[in-house]
Amino acid sequence: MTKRAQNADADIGLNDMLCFAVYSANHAFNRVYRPLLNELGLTYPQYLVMVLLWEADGQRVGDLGARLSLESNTLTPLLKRLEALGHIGRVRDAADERQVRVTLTPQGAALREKARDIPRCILEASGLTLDDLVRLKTEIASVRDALERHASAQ
Amino acid sequence: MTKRAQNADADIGLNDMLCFAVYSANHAFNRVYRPLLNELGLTYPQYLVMVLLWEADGQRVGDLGARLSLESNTLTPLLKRLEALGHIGRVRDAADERQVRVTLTPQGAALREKARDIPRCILEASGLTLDDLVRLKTEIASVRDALERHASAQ
DNA sequence: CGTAATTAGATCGTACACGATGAAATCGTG
DNA sequence: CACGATTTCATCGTGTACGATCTAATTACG
Repeated sequence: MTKRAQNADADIGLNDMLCFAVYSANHAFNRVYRPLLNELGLTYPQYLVMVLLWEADGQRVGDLGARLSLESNTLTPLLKRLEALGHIGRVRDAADERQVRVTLTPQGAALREKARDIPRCILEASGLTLDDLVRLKTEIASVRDALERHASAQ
Repeated sequence: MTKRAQNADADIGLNDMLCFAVYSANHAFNRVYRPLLNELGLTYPQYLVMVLLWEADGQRVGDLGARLSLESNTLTPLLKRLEALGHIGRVRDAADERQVRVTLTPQGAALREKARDIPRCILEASGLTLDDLVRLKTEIASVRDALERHASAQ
């Protein structure tokens, strides 16, 4: 508020912007996750894919993309890296050769145990109660859905 | 909750994660901003830098980085692109040659007019009232600050 | 004063993210 | 059955992010 004096008109500043709060919170989450995920040898987007596969194994590239709002241009290289690390396999579906099924290797399934206490670490780092975290998550997801509806309607 | 049945144990899924709500909301903001910023020929991070310079011209690279939580490895190439576009100038400070001052060109200052109604478009797309947006922004910024305190304390 | 430590940016390599495009498989309709 | 449209994934180019390292300028202190 000291610096805003230089700014004679009514435009909003960076700290007034919801998008910047989200952008910088996303960066902050990454910085908290990084040391935890380094233990597993995963990046944050790779971890999200593993979480999805731990939920349900054998999903198609497109299924993963639908959940993450990512397309094959991002997912294909990421999945190839997870495959090179030995965590997943990628096989074309015999019934429809266009589709690629992503499956956990035993190593990828086992990694879940090492990741088990990450959510607790994150909850602790956030300084929130579990109830507040759930409430905030729901609010943010609701705004995200509104933005996505607006974006797909042009 | 239908698919969770496949998942016999108590691990959390993607939709339970606050970090994913933030991650995907950030993507959704980008998708809403993209067509608006295409009109200006800016990317979203470039727009954030311009917002900072419209707040206060002549900041150092490090000042911008402190506000955005970015370092010179990210900012230097980004600023060079803004310079190539003719929106800013980058000059070494005569009093301390280590520092680089970033200043708006007349063209960069004028771009502010074309950006003026972006915040209103975003507010509309979010589906929130201004009061709810401010409240949510404050909550998210508070979590971000808690995460950053946790990250810098290792 | 002189040199070690610190600071500010820049550079490099790796990994997302995404628009645009390509290629192969499948589907739909005549 | 045939052929154009659609679906699915892959590829390419550009632009963030970020750890690690480098260089030059300044500061600190003996």
